[in-house]
Amino acid sequence: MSTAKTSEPTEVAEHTEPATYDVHAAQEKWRPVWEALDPFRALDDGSKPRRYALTMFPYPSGDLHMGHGEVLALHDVLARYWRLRGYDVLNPIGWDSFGLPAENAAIRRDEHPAVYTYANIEVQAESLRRYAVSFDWSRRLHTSDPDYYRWTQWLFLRFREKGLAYRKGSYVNWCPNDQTVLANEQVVGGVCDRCGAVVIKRELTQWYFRITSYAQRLLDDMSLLEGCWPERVLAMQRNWIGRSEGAFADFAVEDPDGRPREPLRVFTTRPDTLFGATFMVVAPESALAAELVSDEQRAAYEAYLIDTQRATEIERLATDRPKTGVFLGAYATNPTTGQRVPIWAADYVLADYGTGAIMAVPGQDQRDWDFAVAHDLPIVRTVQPPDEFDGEAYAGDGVAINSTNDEISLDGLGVDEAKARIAEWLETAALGERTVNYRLRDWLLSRQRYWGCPIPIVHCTDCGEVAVPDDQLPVELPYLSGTDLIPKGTSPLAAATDWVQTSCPRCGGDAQRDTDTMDTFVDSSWYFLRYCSPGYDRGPYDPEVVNRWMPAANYFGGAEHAVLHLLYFRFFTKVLHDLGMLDGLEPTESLINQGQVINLGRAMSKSLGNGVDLREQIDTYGVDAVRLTMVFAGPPEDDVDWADLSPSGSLRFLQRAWRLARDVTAPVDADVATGDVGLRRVTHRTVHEVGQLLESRRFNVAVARIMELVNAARKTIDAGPGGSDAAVRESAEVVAQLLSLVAPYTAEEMWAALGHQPTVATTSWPEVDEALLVAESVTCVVQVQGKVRARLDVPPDVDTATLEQLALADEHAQRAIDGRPVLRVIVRAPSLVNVVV
RNA sequence: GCUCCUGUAGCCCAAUCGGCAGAGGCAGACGGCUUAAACCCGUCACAGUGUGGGUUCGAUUCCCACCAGGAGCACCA
Repeated sequence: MSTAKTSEPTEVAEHTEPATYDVHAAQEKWRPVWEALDPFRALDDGSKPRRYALTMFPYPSGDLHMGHGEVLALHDVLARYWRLRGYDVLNPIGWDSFGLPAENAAIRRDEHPAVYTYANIEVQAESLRRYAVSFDWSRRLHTSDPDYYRWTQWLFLRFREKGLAYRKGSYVNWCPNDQTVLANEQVVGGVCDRCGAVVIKRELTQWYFRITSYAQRLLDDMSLLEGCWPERVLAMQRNWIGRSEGAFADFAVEDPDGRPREPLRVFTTRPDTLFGATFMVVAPESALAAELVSDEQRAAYEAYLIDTQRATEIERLATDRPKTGVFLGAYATNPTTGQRVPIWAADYVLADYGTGAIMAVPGQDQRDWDFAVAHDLPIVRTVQPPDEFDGEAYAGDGVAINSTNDEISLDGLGVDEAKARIAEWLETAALGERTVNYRLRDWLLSRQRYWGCPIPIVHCTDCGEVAVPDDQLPVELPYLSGTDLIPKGTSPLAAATDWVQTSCPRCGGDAQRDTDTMDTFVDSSWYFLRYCSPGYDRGPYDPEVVNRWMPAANYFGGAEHAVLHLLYFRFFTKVLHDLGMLDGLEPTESLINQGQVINLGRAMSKSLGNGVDLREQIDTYGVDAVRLTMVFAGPPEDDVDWADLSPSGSLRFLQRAWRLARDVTAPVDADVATGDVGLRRVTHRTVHEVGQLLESRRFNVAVARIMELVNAARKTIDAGPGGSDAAVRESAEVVAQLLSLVAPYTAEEMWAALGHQPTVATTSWPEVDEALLVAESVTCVVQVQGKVRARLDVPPDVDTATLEQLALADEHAQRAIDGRPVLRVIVRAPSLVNVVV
């Protein structure tokens, strides 16, 4: 055995083996091996601690792109790392396969949306397998499968039973291009998030989820995510939910003909300025406006309403546009001053925030100031601005003025005190109350499109809205294709008359099915739960199994979902918790938003012609080199510019690593203790550090450490013993294992070259010999006045006093001290001494 | 306009508790291998950390102001 250790193999190797391996052949070679071994299936048998690695599932539009390449590479490093660390890893994959692009493609190509959808899914699935993401394919799901959307419908019905899904008429966002309504979250800067068309408002009856009743909990439970989710996402959600504390105040109102009617309730965050409310404004499209308007003003109001509705969201959003409005001919009474104040309608007041009406306090609110100036309304300051203040409305802190009546005086109080005092007064006088308002609106979930989950409701002439009984789910989509799907402003489902006409589940009479489908964000709000027990048929998931895996240990995905999917799936999680179907309160422990892949400084786009194709990159450099490039590019949350990167450099490194394994001649059972200690130290330190780096998700630095190890091993080979040193074998094995997280094909090639059976992916994390982590000696820097003057080689455990003596005795240090008295010596053993003179 | 993040070598990025500014890579120069080139191997150079101040024995790191770039929000009463 000992004779086999010596030189004979190296010479043979040089002449017969190529200096590189064929990356593409390796891809062909290992895929079937892995598929046969099936090493990535989650066991869920309790033999190991469980860990759930979740990544946002793809939408099947065409093949995977560079963005997928990045997030999947990063995500897979974590999943594979946990597996080596001995966890039972759940790493599932599926498709978010309902949605508009498939429907639009179906119209273009005159076919059924499923054709496009499932063809793309197959293309992507093939690419994912080639990309060697360690998914458990046995759990694959598609949200457009009846087996899946049956349970989306089932969940909708449970929400409805709890009063969390309901229908109401309201002014809603309408995309004229996609011919469907949109949720608030899907309107960005006044345009459709998906197609960029300018959104308009229409009054329609639609389905909503009552997410607003979870506003406070969505806010409060962020404390559980603090430090584990990116601060940016939490900030955006906090901002979106938009909690504001204030009070309702009731203003007595008389009809145009002088009769008293129900008071006008407003929400304000500044109840302390109530004395300064000199007029009121209601949203023009609110029912309130139509009720209050006098006969003389009706024509003017109606003209204004039409103008408002014609205005697009973009125009309404422009901050500097003049404040328009119309007097309604009605008056309210300021409860503090008893003054009669006019009521106006103006489009700077929103119908769906607060009560749709405000008290206007021009002295302290710039918008009201602008309006007052434009329409010649009185302005009264109720907070004293500072002397140097030269603005118009004053919104800052200061003492109250002009705020006294027979019952109460706020004068002289600061804003906070005044707020508390007036709120008390409002409450005792039954004129209002303290309250909290949220910017968050209910989630509009119905869509007038075909390729989505049908809403399982039947409308009966006698019974009204009736839920489809659970045992009749799923309500499957009728077969429609091509021109049937052309948007007509109503749901395409309405045209499927045979499907629409049904009998009422309650009374058996004639009834019509609801013809809207659900927003696809509903589908994606619970898919991560379905993964846990994919075949389960007694509910959307098996709660017992789900509670074993949830919450997901990490969630990878793009930041563009910060207030969409990431808010919705938190909402679902909380509702399911309240339904007793889920233990946890939050869906994932940690979240990483990967950056975008850009090229030449800009987002890739067809019009700029700077697109990079993932498949082409893989064809050129191989899967491993592309994955490595993505992981090594920088911190995961940073944008990566493909033009700054070098997939060819990555490939070069992988070949170098592979050559290391090829050059190993020490036998599998060589006694590693006999190996080069210097290299062994590097090897063990690398394992230790890479472990720490991966725990803190610093993937790029971890790769750099692996590169260092390869360099160190190469140096050892070149320096003396060649590949026969047992330490070289040890380092090559460690490289193969660490590299298996990033470059699975290369790692497998190395593992085989080292004489091992596949697969390296299921080995266990190399054990670190603590003794080898301690350096033989360390360099101690000796500073004088903070400047480095000398370096000393000292034992790592040197004590403070000894080190101080050594440092002061050093001739370079003495020269720098130059005879001056030593005032202070700071010693940080073993690495630094600073002498202060 | 408001909020948040980021500024380190020609470029991408390290420096974990305030302690030697450089781990890794790209691009580059030189040398070796080669008939030659590519590949491969080796060696080398390049910044004092956006700017100005402060705290400290010591600041890339902490604090303040400013500049630049990026992201988010923007009539929410």
